[in-house]
Amino acid sequence: MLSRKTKYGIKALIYIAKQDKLMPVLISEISEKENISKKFLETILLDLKKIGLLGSKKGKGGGYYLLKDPKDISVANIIRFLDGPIALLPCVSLNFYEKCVDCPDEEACALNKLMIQVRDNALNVLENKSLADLANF
Amino acid sequence: MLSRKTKYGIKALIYIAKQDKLMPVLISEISEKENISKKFLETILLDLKKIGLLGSKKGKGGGYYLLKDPKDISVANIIRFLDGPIALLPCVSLNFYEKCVDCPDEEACALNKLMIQVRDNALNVLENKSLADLANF
DNA sequence: AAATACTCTACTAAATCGATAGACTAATAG
DNA sequence: CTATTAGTCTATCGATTTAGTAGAGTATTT
Repeated sequence: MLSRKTKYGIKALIYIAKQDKLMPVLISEISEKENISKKFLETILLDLKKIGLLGSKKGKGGGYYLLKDPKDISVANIIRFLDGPIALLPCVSLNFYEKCVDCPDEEACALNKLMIQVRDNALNVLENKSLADLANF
Repeated sequence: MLSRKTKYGIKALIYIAKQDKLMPVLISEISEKENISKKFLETILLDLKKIGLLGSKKGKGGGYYLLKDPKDISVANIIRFLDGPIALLPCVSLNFYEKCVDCPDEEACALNKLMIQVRDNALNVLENKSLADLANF
């Protein structure tokens, strides 16, 4: 399952992407409209800023805004940034690969093969869905 | 990601399914061959027994054995029993459905639609893969 | 009665999750 | 230059989950 942090992060990004004005969006506005604790959302948006997806402006007229074209932000990448691996096993993760401690030979592991399939099916959906797709829904 | 408990559980089941003799399999044997802490494995096999997948016998010649035909045990169900939901969001889980606290209208939720797709792709693989498939690999 | 092997109770250290509190800093309006 | 607005930083928190471990108990077989 995705953490709430990740779910909230994606929803916030969608909310910001939906704005057609060029004005930055307030944390408090997203918090109210999307029913997300404001304090919690602050930390999430800060993370998204560190990652380079969002920029921010302080003071009146401030808020958060996208730094990239929504078409160029895949859901897969948002999940990876906020939640970590999409794969179900570390030995099968493309971006967070780790050898399984108990498994001497990945080639001979039935579970490895199966989980590669699951991963590829998930990525097929998540890599090809952009923030723009979700915002125009 | 799957918990180690789940990964170990599946591996243990595969190990038992591979045995063609009718003899029960020792915890200690599985533990050694699959590099799983014996004590930890004990609790996992006990869970699998509670669920009705395994039976056990005490004393000499004892051990664990399958109660069902490996063909009738899907990986999806093992994961559900040991790990919980396969879906990435509670509002999209078939077996562990819960309404998302923040989401007033699932029909209007872009994330909901997307995660249904991810779930269905995962299930497509996991429901159709049985213990027998994995053991004969 | 001894040996074997699963079972049960209980406990643990460490990490993660989902926040919350409060002081601080930057930007703008007037 | 000061008040207001709004993001930032530090830090702490309780609850839950994870991945075990210890050790006594019970059933079965020889």
